[in-house]
Amino acid sequence: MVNSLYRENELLKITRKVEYALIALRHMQAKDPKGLTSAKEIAIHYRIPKQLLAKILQQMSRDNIVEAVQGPAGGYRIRANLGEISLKDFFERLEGPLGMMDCFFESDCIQINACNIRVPIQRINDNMREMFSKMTLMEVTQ
Amino acid sequence: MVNSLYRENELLKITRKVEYALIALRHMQAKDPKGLTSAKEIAIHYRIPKQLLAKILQQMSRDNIVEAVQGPAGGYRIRANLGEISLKDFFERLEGPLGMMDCFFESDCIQINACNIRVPIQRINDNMREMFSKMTLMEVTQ
DNA sequence: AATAAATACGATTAAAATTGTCGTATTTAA
DNA sequence: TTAAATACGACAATTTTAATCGTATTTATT
Ligand code: FES
Ligand code: FES
Repeated sequence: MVNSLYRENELLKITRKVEYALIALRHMQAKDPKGLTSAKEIAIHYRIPKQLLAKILQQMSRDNIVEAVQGPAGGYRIRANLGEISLKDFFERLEGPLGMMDCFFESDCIQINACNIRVPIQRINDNMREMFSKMTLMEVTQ
Repeated sequence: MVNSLYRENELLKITRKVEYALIALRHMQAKDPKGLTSAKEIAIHYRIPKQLLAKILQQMSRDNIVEAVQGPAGGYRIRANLGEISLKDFFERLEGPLGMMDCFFESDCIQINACNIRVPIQRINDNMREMFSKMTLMEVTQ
C-alpha cells in the first residue's frame, strides 16, 4: 500500500452509496415488497439526490438485487431473497473487494516483500469477512 | 449522514496513518523493544515519507503508546503494553470514533427521524466494535 | 559554546476518492 | 404523441486523505 498510486479499498469502505442502497431496499421492503417504487419517491422521502439514487438502483438492478421496470408508472422492486445475500457479498458488489489494504488485492506494491504487517493484517481481514458473511441483507432491511 | 456537511467516519476508516503506525510498532518490537528507533530509520526502510511518519509517531507519543526521546541519538520506543491495547482503542485513538455512519456520532443529520436504517446499522457497528475489542495490538505487531 | 541530529507541530499544498450533476437515450403507459 | 420513468457515460464539485514546508525545541557531541 505504501507505494500504490491510489487505493481502492480501506478496511471497509462503506459510503453513502451503500447507505442509500440500504435505505432504498428497506423502504421497498417495508412499503410493498411486490409493488413498484420509483427512485423519485425514495429520493424525496429521504432527501437523497435523485439521479444518484437512480444510479445506485440501476447498479443493484444489474446485480439482480432489484428488478427495474421502465416507462411511466415504472420503478423498482426487490428481486432477490434478501435473506440469502450476505452483507459481505452486498458490500463487495457495490464497493468492490472487502479488505484492509490494497496490497492484498493489487500486487503492485513495490515493497511487498519488505512489508512487515502483511500477515497480521490478512488475519484481520479474514475476521472481517467472516463476520459479514454471517449477516444477511435481511437483517438490515427488515 | 445524508445531510451532514462532511463525514468523519466510515464503517471503519483505516488509512495509511494506521498502516504506518502498525509498521512502525512492529518494526520497533521486532528489532529491539527497549532500544530507540528513529523515524528516519523506519521511513527509509519501508519507504514511508519521513515527516509524515514522524507526525504519526508523535501522536502515538501523546497517546502514550510510544515514548519519545529528543536530541541526536534520540528516537522512539514502545511504551505501552501492546497486549493490553485493543485494536478498537488503537484505531479510535488514531482515527476517531469507529462506526459506520456519522449520524451516530454527529447528530446534525436533518432527517435523523425519517431515516429507516439507523437501528440496523447501529447493530452492525456494535458487532464491529466488539470484534475489534477482542483483538489486541500485540496480535498485529508480534 | 557551537553544531548537528533528532523530535514537535501548525499551516499549507497536493492528490485522491467520493459525491453529485448534466445531457442524452430508451422504454412504455396513457 | 406526450410524459414519466429508467439507463448511463461524462463531467464537475466537494470532501477527505496524504504529503510537504517552515520553524521551533531538545540534547549529544565536539
Ligand atoms: S506495504 Fe505493501 S504489503 Fe504492506
Ligand atoms: S440518514 Fe441520518 S440517521 Fe440515517
